[in-house]
Amino acid sequence: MLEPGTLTDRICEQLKTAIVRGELAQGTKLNEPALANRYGISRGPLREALRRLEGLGLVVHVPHAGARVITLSRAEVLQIYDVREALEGMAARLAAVMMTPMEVEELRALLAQHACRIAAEGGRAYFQHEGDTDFHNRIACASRNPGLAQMLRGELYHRLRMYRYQSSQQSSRPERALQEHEQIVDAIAERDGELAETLMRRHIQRARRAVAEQLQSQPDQPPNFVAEETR
Amino acid sequence: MLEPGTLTDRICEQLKTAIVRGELAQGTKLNEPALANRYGISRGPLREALRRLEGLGLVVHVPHAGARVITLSRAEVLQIYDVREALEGMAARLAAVMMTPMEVEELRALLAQHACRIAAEGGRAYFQHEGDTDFHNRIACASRNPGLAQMLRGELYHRLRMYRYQSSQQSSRPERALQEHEQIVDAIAERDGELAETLMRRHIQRARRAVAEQLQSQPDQPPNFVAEETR
DNA sequence: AAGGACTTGATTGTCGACAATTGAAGCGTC
DNA sequence: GACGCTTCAATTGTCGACAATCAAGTCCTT
Repeated sequence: MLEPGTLTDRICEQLKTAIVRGELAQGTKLNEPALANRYGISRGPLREALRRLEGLGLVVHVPHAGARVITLSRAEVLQIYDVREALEGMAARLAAVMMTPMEVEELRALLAQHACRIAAEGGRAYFQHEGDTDFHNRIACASRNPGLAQMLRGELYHRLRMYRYQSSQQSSRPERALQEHEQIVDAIAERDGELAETLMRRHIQRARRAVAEQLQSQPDQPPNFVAEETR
Repeated sequence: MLEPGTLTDRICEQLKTAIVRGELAQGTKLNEPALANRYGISRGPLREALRRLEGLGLVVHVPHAGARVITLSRAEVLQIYDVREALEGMAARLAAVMMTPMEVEELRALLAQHACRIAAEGGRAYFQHEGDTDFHNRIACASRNPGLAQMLRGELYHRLRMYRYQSSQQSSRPERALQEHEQIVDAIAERDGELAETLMRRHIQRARRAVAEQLQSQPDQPPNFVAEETR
């Protein structure tokens, strides 16, 4: 395994995927010597990686008590959607003004690709989610607001991905979502920022509602549940 | 100087205020040995503090090249307002639903206090800014969405404070702002989330416009200007 | 036997030194 | 005189060890 970049970067990435995938379960105490040993590095880079993950909101850190993987309660998952609604709505509005014609075309091509996949394989969850994040990511970038894009791709994205992965939430309604995506692109193509924002917000509101319904039927861990065990 | 908390915390705080105040000018290269020496600590805690500041968006870090204080271009300052508009609008909408009657009363009391100060001293910039952030902060907390509140109080707040401090931007229009604040509280008191969001967004749009006008008349540093010197 | 203070173990926080990479100064060559 | 290469200093990245803090278990006291 060759090393691209510094140790802190690699460990951060590995821990990130481990947390998202649930290999490091929610609430897990992150023991520094144990983790450093496990990944074959020293505690220095590990601590810096943990600090970075703390900034991403994937880990909480209490002085003299160590770091723990966050625990996403039902309420917190829904709260993420509220923030997304606000930020992605604004992103769509800005994108309607800033996006180049070529980017609009590329976005249309992307959606056409999604349509093929959905038709072919009935919208398998994996492709659907990847495609969905791809779509939203492009709009975030097209807003030409790096801070906004970074918030969506950083804090929000990883936490949401963590929930999706672990609840194996399959995006019901892929056709519906695709249709909403197309409407959003249409609004952007017509440079109607107001409409693009409205459509995007409704799009995320519907997704939030779908998640809320699924959460309704699932048991929830206690509000501030903390798990033990490191490996 | 007794120590509340860990070294990393203290250094992080000191660096934060130094950056906001411009004592560490924008684009300054942050030399680790020099800084550690200056604050009388080792490089370990310093590096962790830098990583935390990186998460707050006050510092950029390039591998093998060190960390630098960010440089806020005009465009970036305005972009912060766009993000604020989206997030604080959502915060106001949520606050309208979640805020307790007592909190509404406290908010009203706060605004009454502001009114007195403005009448008495003509709205001195310092008090005005402190009061303004206090108002917005309370609404962020009242949204009962910790992630949302943290974004506003973290990344956005510090960067904006940095600009305000260094441009010695005096909030023109304190009376107008106060009036807008009162309208927002009224909407919240009537539990009209829709209206509260609209008013908050307009409020921030106006602030953004005022900043844009002031920026128009000021010279701007080159887009990716980088300054040397550490102390 | 129950409660509390003490001790002990483990974990985090901090430090100084070594290794690796970068950027620039100095030299030689064309 | 200008360009490219080599060498060197400085800075960042990494490591292992020591000190401080916290939590749990034990022992003593009442």
